[in-house]
Amino acid sequence: MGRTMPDSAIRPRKEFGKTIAADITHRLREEIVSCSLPPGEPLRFDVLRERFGASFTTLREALTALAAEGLVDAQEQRGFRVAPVSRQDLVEVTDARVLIEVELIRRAIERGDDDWEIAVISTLHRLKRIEQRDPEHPLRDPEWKIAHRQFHQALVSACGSATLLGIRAELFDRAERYRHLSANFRPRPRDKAGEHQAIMQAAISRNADLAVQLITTHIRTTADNVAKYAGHLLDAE
Amino acid sequence: MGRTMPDSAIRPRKEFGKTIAADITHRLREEIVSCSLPPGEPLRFDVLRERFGASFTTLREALTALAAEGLVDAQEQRGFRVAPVSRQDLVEVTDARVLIEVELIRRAIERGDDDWEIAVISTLHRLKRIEQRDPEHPLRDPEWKIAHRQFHQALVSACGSATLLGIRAELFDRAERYRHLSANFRPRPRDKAGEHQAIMQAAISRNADLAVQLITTHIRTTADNVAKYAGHLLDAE
DNA sequence: GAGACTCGTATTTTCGAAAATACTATCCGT
DNA sequence: ACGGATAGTATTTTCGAAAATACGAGTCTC
Repeated sequence: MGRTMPDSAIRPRKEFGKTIAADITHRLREEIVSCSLPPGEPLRFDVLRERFGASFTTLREALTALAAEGLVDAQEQRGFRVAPVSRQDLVEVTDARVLIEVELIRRAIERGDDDWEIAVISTLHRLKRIEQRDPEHPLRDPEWKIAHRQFHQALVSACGSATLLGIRAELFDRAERYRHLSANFRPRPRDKAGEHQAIMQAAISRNADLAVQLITTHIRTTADNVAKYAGHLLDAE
Repeated sequence: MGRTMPDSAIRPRKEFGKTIAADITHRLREEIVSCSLPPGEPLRFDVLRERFGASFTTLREALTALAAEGLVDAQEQRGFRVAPVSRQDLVEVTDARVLIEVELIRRAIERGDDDWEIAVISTLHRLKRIEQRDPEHPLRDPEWKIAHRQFHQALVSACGSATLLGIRAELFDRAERYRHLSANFRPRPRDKAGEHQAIMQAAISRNADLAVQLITTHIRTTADNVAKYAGHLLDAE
């Protein structure tokens, strides 16, 4: 059931949040992060209105929220557009991520309890399961994306700072957008499964220095690959 | 002139931004940071509508932006309120600030050029001038607030990362709100002038380790004083 | 009397029309 | 032909009414 719904009448308008604005924010974020709405794309209200079925002001609220997250660029009196990409921005996001993530993994390793260990292990397990299904193009699989995000989220979730977790989440989204940007041009994914496994083991065995080193390499290598395979998209403008 | 304007007709509606929404965002931010709107205060649209002279949707846009900055708490379907304060939040903001600010001061010292040095020296100079006027209650003087903000901004401005500067700015606002919270209960200000002077000298002489240590102490001491003198306001809820 | 329900009120949330602003093509003078 | 003003169009921004939702007082049942 649910498969044959007449939709427009029954299908709930709000899937991800209680308010339509929150829902639109969520859906827009996904489309921007996945580059379904490409960087620099103008976000005209007529078009959005049709695509998302919401009114001017509701869309405006969603765009304002995403502008604060750095995914949308608000040009006063001249509308919104998807935040452009650049080498400089990629470097900034990468550096900031390393700074924050290193701090968080240290704290999580220091403070994590049994539940944390279980979350790390189980999210990694699910990630590996999904990877076995389609080892070639993990980024195209929405389930892999979610599982990947949840594994990294679980790793740092025990850090004890909602503030830093919020900052981390924003940077993660911005970085994921760059990964999607280069996904189509990358010849074959490297051995991410092995890297994740190693990070998990370092974390669970409370080897903070090793975990920090692995995470740093993980982030920087990914960014290097983006620069390598999507470089032509970063200089465009 | 400007003193005798009939205002409602001539006075520009948009002071700080080109759009009314951006203007309201700015004004609301100031009122929240200065605790003119106290922590936890419900933000009802009727009241805001009267106070700021804007419509529902414009206010909503401003509140959404401030929610993303952590100054406003959005409770879906139940409106907005000024973000509450707590010991936990104070600790989180302080720790995050130290982490970011330390990184930025290192980078700025490494990369800062002549213009940077001039900006640091001149913003400190102005700050000291203003302090001489009213050495007792600097936080009550809006000009001191601005000058203080600009000095700290100048210190890190040469870091080279707009992303990290944006994060820093948000944390600075959240910290400043706590300072205002305790300002009324603090017996007398400590020797901030001397601290700022020392930080400036360490920065200009490119002594990164010393600057980092001074900044860290500066931030943590301030936070400790907030906890000491406004503690009764942090446990309330 | 305590808990659950209903209805009326207060408040938030959403909408599309109307105003304000930016963009584009055309016209005019040099 | 070229630069600059101008009118017309496209787009964003703002508004207040209308719909949706939450809150609270009073009522009913057990």
